[in-house]
Amino acid sequence: MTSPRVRVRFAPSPTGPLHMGGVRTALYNYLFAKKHGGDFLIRIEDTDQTRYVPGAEQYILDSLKWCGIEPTEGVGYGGKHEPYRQSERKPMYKAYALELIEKGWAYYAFDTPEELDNIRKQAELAKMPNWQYNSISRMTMKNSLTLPADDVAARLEKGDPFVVRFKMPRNEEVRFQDIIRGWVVFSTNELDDKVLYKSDGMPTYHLANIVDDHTMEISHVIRGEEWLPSAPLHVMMYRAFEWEAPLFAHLPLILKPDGNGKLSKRDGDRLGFPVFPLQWTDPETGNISSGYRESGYLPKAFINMLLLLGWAPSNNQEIFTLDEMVEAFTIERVGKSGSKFDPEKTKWFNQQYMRNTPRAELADMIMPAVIEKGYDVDKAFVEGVIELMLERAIFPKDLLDGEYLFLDPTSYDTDAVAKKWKVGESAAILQKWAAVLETLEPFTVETIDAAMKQFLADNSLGMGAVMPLFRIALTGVLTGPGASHVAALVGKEFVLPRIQKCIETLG
RNA sequence: GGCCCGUUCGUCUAGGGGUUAGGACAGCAGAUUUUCAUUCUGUAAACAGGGGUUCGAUUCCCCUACGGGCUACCA
Repeated sequence: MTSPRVRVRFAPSPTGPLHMGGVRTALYNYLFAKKHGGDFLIRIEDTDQTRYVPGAEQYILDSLKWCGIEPTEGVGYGGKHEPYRQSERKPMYKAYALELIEKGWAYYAFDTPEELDNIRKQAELAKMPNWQYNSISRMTMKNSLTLPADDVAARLEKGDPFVVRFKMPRNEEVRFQDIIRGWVVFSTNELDDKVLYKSDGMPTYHLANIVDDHTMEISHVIRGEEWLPSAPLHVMMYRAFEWEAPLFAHLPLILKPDGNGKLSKRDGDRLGFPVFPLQWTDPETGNISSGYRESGYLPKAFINMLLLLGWAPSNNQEIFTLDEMVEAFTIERVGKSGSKFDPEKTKWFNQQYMRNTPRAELADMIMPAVIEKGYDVDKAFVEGVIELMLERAIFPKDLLDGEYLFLDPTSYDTDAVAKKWKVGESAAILQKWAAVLETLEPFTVETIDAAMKQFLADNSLGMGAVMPLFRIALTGVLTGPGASHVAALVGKEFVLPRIQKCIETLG
């Protein structure tokens, strides 16, 4: 038996922005496809017209692009199975629903949503909280199994609304081997007669999904754990169609950092971190949800963090290039239990990637902000700023924290002054130090440090007696990069005036 | 409620019938540093509980507890 070409798909619903759990699912699919030299397709499952959200599809495509995990086929990419949007595939599904009816695996049902609602409510009152349209109850409902054939024909002829339901057999065991979980077993008696084809002429997820996966030659279905309960239905449907089923892998969920439950849109705003890759503006309410991109996360850091949320290599490697991910990834090593998301570790990843990003690239990232702030500097200078600020930056914006690298300080931190500045005495020391700097050539970190050393020796002073003063004069604060580094970057022509101004101001 | 899935440091996890149960983030403590940050070193921290199987179980089996998912003409 030859193994078929690996073809996997990411099949989101355009009901809103894609959240990070979805991105992880896409990532795992992508890695699996790449690893096996296969195809990674994107299919849009927009069969529920009532939940359609404008812009969501584009958002999903943009997100994958930003993350660098682009499909090779599908919506926006084309391919031999076009169209890849289920709403555009609408005409083809009915025939499949009918095929199942002919084969005795499905039937027409004429019960209205209101009737079903009523039955469920009554069942609840009768302390049967879980009424199902199933192999037993279907015999008391209005469908082609209970109604006379001519009645059914008449209803169809008249154009009465109907749905097609799967005829789940009784007393059978459905089992399938999940790549992550091993054998999973269900009894068909627990399964209900799911609607496959809706009265609006659209298939439900279940029908469209199976038909599309089959016709698109999908070899592996890698999806979230929330689909595990419907997997047996899908397995039964493949059996009904007499199609070979793909292999399944159900991924564990991403859980909220605090408490329990799966990570939801609300958690982000509540806990102060993004749950979406890109910022999203709700077209209905205008509400804005923050995105990793806008928050200053690098896509590679984001992806790397996601990779390790539910998967781990056998060694202790944590930082992966995309190629390394492809090389190392195996579905078998995906964990079985849900993972709580840790925003702190995500920051750590970002910090690591910031440091590994070329200075010039970082400069390009922050240049717009530099210009916006009105700093009159060139890119070489900005790279110098980055050199000094990188080790204390988690996000690109942190690189611009030291305003004193661009502008003369306009005030002096009162705590710093109170602690280090002695009126009269300090000014005298600084004045002498300024005189040394004035003749210093060249004006570099090395020469400044050497001059400082000499200055301290000549005047029998300790480092702590001069450096803090120099720092206050240069920056106005006591924190930040080394004073000599700041001085060398800013340049002598600005350093000297800063010292004079400080002396005048503080006395 | 029913069905299904799960359970190793606070968190992400490695491991696997006999280990000092390893790493990372976060924490704490030191060292280096003019400061902040970095870096380095050290430290604390886990096999949910109970039964089996076994010479031996954290690892295999069962039960319980706990957590999660699903339970729509939504995906």
